Amino acid sequence: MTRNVPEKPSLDDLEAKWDARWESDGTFRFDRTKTRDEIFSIDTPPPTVSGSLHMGSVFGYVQTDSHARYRRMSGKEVFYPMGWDDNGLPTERRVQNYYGVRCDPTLRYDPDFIPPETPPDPPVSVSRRNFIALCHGLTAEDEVVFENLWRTMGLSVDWKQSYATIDEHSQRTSQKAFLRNLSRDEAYSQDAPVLWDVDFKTAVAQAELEDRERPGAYHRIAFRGRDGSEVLIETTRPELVCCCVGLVAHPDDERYQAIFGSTVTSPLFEVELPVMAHHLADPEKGSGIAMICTWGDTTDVIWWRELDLPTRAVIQQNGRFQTEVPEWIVGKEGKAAYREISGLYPNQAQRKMAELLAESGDLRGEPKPITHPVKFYEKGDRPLEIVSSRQWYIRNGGRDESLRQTLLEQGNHLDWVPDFMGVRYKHWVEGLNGDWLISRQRFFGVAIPLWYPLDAEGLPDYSAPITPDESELPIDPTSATPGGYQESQRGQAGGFVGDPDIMDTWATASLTPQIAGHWEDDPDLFDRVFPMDIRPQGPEIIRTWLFSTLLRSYYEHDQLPWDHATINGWILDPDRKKMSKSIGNVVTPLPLIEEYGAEAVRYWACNGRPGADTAVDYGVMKIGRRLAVKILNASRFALSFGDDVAPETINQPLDRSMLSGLAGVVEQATVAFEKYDYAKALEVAESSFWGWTDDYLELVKARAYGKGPEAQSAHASLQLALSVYLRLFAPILPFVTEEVWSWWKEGSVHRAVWPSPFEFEGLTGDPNVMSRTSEVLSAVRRAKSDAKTSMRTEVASLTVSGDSATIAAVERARPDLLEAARATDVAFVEGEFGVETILAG
RNA sequence: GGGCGUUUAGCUCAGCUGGCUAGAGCACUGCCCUUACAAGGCAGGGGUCGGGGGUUCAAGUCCCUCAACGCCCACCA
Repeated sequence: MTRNVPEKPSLDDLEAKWDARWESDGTFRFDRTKTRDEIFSIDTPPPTVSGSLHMGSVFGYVQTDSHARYRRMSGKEVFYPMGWDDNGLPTERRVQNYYGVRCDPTLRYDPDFIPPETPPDPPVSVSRRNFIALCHGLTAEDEVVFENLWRTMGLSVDWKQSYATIDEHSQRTSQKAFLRNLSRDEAYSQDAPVLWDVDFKTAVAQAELEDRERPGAYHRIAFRGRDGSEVLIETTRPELVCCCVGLVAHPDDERYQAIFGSTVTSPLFEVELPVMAHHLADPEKGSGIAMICTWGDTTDVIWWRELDLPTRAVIQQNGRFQTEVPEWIVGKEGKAAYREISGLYPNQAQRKMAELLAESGDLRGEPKPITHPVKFYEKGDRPLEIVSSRQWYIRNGGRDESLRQTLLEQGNHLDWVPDFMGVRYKHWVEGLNGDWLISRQRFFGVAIPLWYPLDAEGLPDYSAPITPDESELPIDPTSATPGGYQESQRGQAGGFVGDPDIMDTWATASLTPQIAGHWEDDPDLFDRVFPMDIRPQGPEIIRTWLFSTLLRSYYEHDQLPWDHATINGWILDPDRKKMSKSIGNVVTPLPLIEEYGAEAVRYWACNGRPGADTAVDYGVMKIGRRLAVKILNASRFALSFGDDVAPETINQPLDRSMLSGLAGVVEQATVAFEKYDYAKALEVAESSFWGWTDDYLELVKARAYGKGPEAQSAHASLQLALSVYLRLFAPILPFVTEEVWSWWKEGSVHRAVWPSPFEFEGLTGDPNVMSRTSEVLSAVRRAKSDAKTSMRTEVASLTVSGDSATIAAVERARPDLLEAARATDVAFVEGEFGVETILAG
């Protein structure tokens, strides 16, 4: 092939050039004729497209791409799809803010609806169908932005394999898997207290909770015993006195032995309440005796359940206290007190109750301010309330010890990279305290594919849901009619009703291997890619995505969905602080790509050790850019000596010595990549490469410019080494290596074979020749540097001391050394290693 | 309260199964326009390896303990 080496090589615009070429050449197209053992499949994390782009998005994906590129070069056919997680609340929220709309399911579809130019305040209410249409439209735009970013970053994804968690295929897969869970009794519905976000008006799952420290205050409140004695409790939620169902203290607590089994009455409301014992009551907290309300926190739920207490729920799904006075409050004053708080939000009700209790004398002393952790939905802004509602669950071991053990074992069989990440999984599974709540009272998501028959009174029978046939999926039960019914029977007594809820986004995302692999839609493909080789992902979603995927795979296939889980580290801002929108320290990738180039950003991402928290570091990006420039320049030099020369001509000791070292580097880089350690692979290649340019290129330069067999040996060595270095760097720096490769090779470097020590067979020699000669050259440079003179200064006398092996090694590179050092001769002396340089002039 | 991770030069980090005077890059200093590269190259200064204790011929590397930081989890009255 004719050489096409540019005079002034540059990194500019390589991203766009090669992205377009790879696309048109189908370089990363998956060849599905390969068999499972020839395939390396990746369960790519589908990014949440409604989120903004930030460096965390880039970091893990680039690391994964390095694995994909390495495996492809080492002979595997790589199944590397890309998904978009567009389903769910983040998208709804983004659409609400972007267009200034709210979904009101009671409204009718307006086919002519056009969203306002600028988001109005207050927002416009739109029908469910209009709202969903807006969600689809905006996510489609967001997906284009993401795809462009990934292409610029050089992800070697097969873009023909993309999916979105809201697309029809994903919906079908998700509904099918759910129906299978239902048929095997792995899913069930239940009317029970759930953690509830009052703004989003939906239930949320344990995995989506987070604690936030909030100010509160202990209110000391008096309950009265039958004999007129007082029982003082302390609570941070005095507004819940009205829904108190009992008091509880520890069974061993001396102070309360006398009143266990008796009753007290609540202040203001005058409700008679039992005093009970339970081991979860902590004698150290407050007065040691607590009021149980339905429901103030999750402990209340446990007490309520285990002590078999009545349900007196007052907080509604809209977050407000119910307006009518509850029937358990019978006294006139009690009713009057309740009317003071009816319809209020808890924080308002709390202030009111504190006033009322103070007036009545039942609040003792001033409330004591404290800071305490409060449960929030991770995407929510107000504390969660606990309300009773019917929800769907998938059994996850949270209430079944043997299933929990099985899932823990599954986790043990997974290869975690790095391995300490497995501990996080273990802790999560061990800490599960309930099944996985998958239903959400939202709109943009995969529908729960069920209807319920209505009895003669028009009440749904939840115990006998009507299921669709799998061939009908996906369905929307709020518009589709179940078999055996007429649409006119919807909502009528003796008819049916569709489940209005959707599934949590994780209920679909937990099926990414099945979605990407086209489980059952294309069983031939699925068998070729499943179980997948790796699941790359962030540490924060081990409890959600990783766990739920493992669970669904266990249920559906009775095996792990992947062999390895590669967990990337956390991304920190340049000051090593966690990046978050609220702090305003989010670093976005586009300006950095603009300034340093995608390759430099990739270099940064692959510099972080697997699993290590990594700060955005512009210095590292600069180094990456410099490395890429160096590759261009060194390549230009190495390829500036005429045609390709066969490796058999390599006969010079220095050349063979250099290749020995390189063979070792190849070995190390390969081992590192096999262990998913892209950072180590990069490091060994990089340090070797700088040595190659600094020393080998300098030593060989004069000879290479000459003629004859010695020159030929140099040319062949330069070419072979360059070819190896380009391939070693290709997984990390795909653009610059491809660019150089294109100057003198056919095809893509990314489809070239990964270098192996085998390539150096018969071409290696004593590694000391290179290393020792480099040391001598270094010493000569030092002498010139100390003398503050140019490196071109002639050396009048050069004496190398060393043991016989060292002398022999340097001797063998004598002509190259003399040229590089600008010396006319070198003398050797047996003894301690040392170099004496006397400069001319 | 429990767990995991981190703590090595001013900064960002390597240092694998313990072994010669602890490494890299950035920053800093000096020199050099040498025909691959001056948005470069060459060379140099700089560290009691978080504190304390222990094992060992030998510890940044193993054990114990303490501390700081980060993250995860926990029933938060």
